[in-house]
Amino acid sequence: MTTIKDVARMSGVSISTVSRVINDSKPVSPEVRKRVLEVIEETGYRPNEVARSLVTRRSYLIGVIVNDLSNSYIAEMVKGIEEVGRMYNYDILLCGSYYDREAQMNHLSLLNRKQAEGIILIGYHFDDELIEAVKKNTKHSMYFTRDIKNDTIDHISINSFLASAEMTKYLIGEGHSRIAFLSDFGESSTHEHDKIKGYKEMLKENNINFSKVYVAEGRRYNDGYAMATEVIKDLGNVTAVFCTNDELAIGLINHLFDDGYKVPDDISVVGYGDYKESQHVRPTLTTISEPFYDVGAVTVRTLIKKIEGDKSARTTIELPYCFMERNSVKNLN
Amino acid sequence: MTTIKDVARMSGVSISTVSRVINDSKPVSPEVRKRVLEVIEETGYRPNEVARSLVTRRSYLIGVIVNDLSNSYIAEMVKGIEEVGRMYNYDILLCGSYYDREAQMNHLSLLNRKQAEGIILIGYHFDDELIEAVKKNTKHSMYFTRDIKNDTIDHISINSFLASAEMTKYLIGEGHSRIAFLSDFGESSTHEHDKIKGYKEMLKENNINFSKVYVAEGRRYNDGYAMATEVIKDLGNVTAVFCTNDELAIGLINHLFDDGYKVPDDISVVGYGDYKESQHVRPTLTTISEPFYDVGAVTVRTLIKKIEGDKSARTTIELPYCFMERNSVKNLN
DNA sequence: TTGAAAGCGCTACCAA
DNA sequence: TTGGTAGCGCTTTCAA
Repeated sequence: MTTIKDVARMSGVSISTVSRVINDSKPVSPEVRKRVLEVIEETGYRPNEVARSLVTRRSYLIGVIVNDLSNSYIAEMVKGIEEVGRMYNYDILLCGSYYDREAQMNHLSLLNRKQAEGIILIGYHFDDELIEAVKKNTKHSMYFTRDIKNDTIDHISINSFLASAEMTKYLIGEGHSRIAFLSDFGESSTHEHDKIKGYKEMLKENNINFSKVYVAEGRRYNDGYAMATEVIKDLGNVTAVFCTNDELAIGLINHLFDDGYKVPDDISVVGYGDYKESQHVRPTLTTISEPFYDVGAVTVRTLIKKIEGDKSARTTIELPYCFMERNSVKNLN
Repeated sequence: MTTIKDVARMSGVSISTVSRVINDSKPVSPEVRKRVLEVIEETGYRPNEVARSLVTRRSYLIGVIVNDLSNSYIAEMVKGIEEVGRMYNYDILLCGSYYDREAQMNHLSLLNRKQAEGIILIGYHFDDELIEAVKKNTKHSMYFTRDIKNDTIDHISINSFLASAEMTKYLIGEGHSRIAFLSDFGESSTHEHDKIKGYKEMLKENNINFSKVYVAEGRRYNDGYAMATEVIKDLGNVTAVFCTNDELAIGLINHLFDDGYKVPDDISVVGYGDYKESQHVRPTLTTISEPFYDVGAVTVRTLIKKIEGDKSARTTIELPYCFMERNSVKNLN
């Protein structure tokens, strides 16, 4: 590996001068600059960023701790983070923790030792202990979550209360008055709590007494599939099911289909999240789209502002959702 | 930030000794060790990995250059890379290049300057120029591709010729003799070429004269959806369509469904890739599963072996595929 | 405009 | 078992 020393020697100048031409930090005479540049070209010299980091105390490294990269919405966020981070010359060190607290702690420690300048946490829920550790060890951090019981850390989120209310309102507008909500784990998280609240309040606002919350075993396709047996029992009594996420909705629709029921003729189903699949199911799924790429982009942008000392950077941000009308709802009017 | 110097001063020993207890590199008397450890605990001292890297000349950094992180199979590979890499104490620096050659070159240069110890390229196709640059600038690299016209770089792949032949054989076994192949861009890539070859050779082997290759505009859902008009014209003449990827297959199936045709009753459809959606379509899609998590895991494992000087590490690896029989094929026997 | 030299935080060698 | 010290590759004063 060629070093700055080699370049200096070969071009007959001091390493200070070489440093100056590399960084354009101080005036260098044209002839000297030219000579140095030639040597750099010849040797293929590239400055060692590790050494540079050591002296400048800057790593341009942003750590991303993520629970599960195989969720497509998380991958989309990471994409936003990576792309925008790179625009500002920051690199992304990816850490997958798979819901393991110990792993999260290890990653945090590692990122600190690697001199990461900021940390982004992505996930529905992280442990308070972790959040405390992040606040304590890291200068700058951002947190994407739906479970905001902890307002002491800067975060970005989407207003799921409003989104849920809007979806419910749409269903009512289509003439539905017997609407059920299919939840993943009940009201165990703030996020889910907000959605159910949005659903119930909109019902109340429209003087609808009927409400019903199904609670599935989990949040995956299979859980939705399994819940269909419950839904089928209520057929006729319930005319629409609002699922807390698209995967659940697709599982439900498929089971309904497999048992010979038709969506939306026999029952309407809507989802939340606008997963890619939602356009591919039959019927296509009416849902709420959340701008995950943008969430990632805004998150990293904000973090970088903080890193670079912008005091005006907003620290809690709410991004808008988008209502996607497709074909899984029957108009009862 | 506490440094090794501070710890040394506060515990009344030399920095050499502190270094020894941190790294367990040389014997230290129990009392001294205890004292140092206490100071470390108190101060929350964490060794600066940047400084460490500079002197040890090791970064434990693996760069991953990936075209598009939003492909779920790529995300799955990255997951495998990350998880296994971490087991061996390596970190992953993620670089998304979105098919932009200049970006790829920049990433490569950056990774070199950051002293990355190895590089993994993931994508269907990378430019020869890039591959040359990787070989020239980087000590160790691995390349995941289907388009292996360049055998001079270590790579990992999956034998799509065999996979395609097996799928064709299965169709024949189910009594189909008028089987079409739905390709994405025709034989433009080695990968696609291999698949079509597998399809045709298996046909020939079974003395079937009929063969037909549809070429779609691209490889996405919409392209498959659009191709359905062609397929519908051939209904009756063609009894099964082998799609080069699941997304195409799902698009095709959906259009067929939208036009009132039934799969597999009116026509059988199979895919390739085992995308997550393939279990959610109706009918569920018979396809070929490729072990992307494993691909990532094996890739990074091999790279690390090379980094750590294991001469016996195999440099070109072929991973097995897996045939997934589901419900999109009608038995004609 | 240039060079010499200090020092970033650490490891590893040599002596004691 | 310990401490002193050179040096990793670079940036950045300070003087010239």
